[in-house]
Amino acid sequence: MQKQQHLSKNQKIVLDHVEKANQPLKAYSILYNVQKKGLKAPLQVYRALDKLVEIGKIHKIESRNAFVACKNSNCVVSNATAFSICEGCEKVTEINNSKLSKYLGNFEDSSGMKYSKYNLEFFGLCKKCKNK
Amino acid sequence: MQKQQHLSKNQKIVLDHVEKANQPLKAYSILYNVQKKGLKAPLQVYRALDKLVEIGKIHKIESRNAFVACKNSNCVVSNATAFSICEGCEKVTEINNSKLSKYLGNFEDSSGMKYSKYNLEFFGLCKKCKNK
DNA sequence: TACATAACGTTATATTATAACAATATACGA
DNA sequence: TCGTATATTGTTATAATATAACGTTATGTA
Ligand SMILES: [Zn+2]
Ligand SMILES: [Zn+2]
Ligand SMILES: [Zn+2]
Ligand SMILES: [Zn+2]
Repeated sequence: MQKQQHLSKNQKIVLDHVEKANQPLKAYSILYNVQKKGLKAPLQVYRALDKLVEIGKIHKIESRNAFVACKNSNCVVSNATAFSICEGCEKVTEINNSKLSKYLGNFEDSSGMKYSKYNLEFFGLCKKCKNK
Repeated sequence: MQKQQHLSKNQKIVLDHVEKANQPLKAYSILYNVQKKGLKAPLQVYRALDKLVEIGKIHKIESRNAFVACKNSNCVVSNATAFSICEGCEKVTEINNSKLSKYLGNFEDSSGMKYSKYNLEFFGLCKKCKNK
């Protein structure tokens, strides 16, 4: 079987909601907000999220336990993610920088281990928060 | 007041245990193992971990919710961490690569945001696991 | 149709982390 | 050495995040 072409009902509902948010959402906040659409239990949300993360439509912000829709239309590389996180207002932006992804994609350390995936999270203060 | 010079009792107990482990430990596994030393509640462990992370003696592996002792004797840069994680055996190694840290430490993206901290996690298969 | 795989629904439970409050200990300048 | 601010401790309860286990239903493909 090929890689999945279309999303299931629950997957669509969750992706829709996360895409509209424009910011990372917590799993239980998603759950609360899609209950009117019929998803009643945490597992229904987590299963949809798992699949959406797997196919790269959604990324998990590990340091925040939160989920955000991929903004890189060309993000075939769901296995190579980088984010900028403001510690003031918690604004999160996906970084789309080809130099960075090339550098990290080719990175090898002394162990000789070749990596198939990475996740990078930068922290700081956004412009707005810096000027407070 | 200066940056703290010496650790408190609970902090020492937790750091000791984590340093002996040579691998990331979960908070509740730490708790279980230091109960004989008098730490009875999760908060006692979490508080010690918080402080140890803050001063760079311990790092948190975000994708695993686990804690590992810093191996870079010179890790003044607890705000600049990079790890290699084997998805087969879960072996985690702290990466100490000056080129990488220089590259990431100076990284700026289009937003003009200057970062004060980053965490990078690489995933793959270690030599052992690749040959299975 | 038949079979394999993916998705679903549901209940219960495991795991990770923090709130809130009161008491002690420690550092350090006056 | 006293006063005071800060850090640390102890404790109970609870919040937040995530998965196990089970049986059913839908979907793709030969
Ligand atoms: Zn993306
Ligand atoms: Zn901000
Ligand atoms: Zn370190
Ligand atoms: Zn391995």
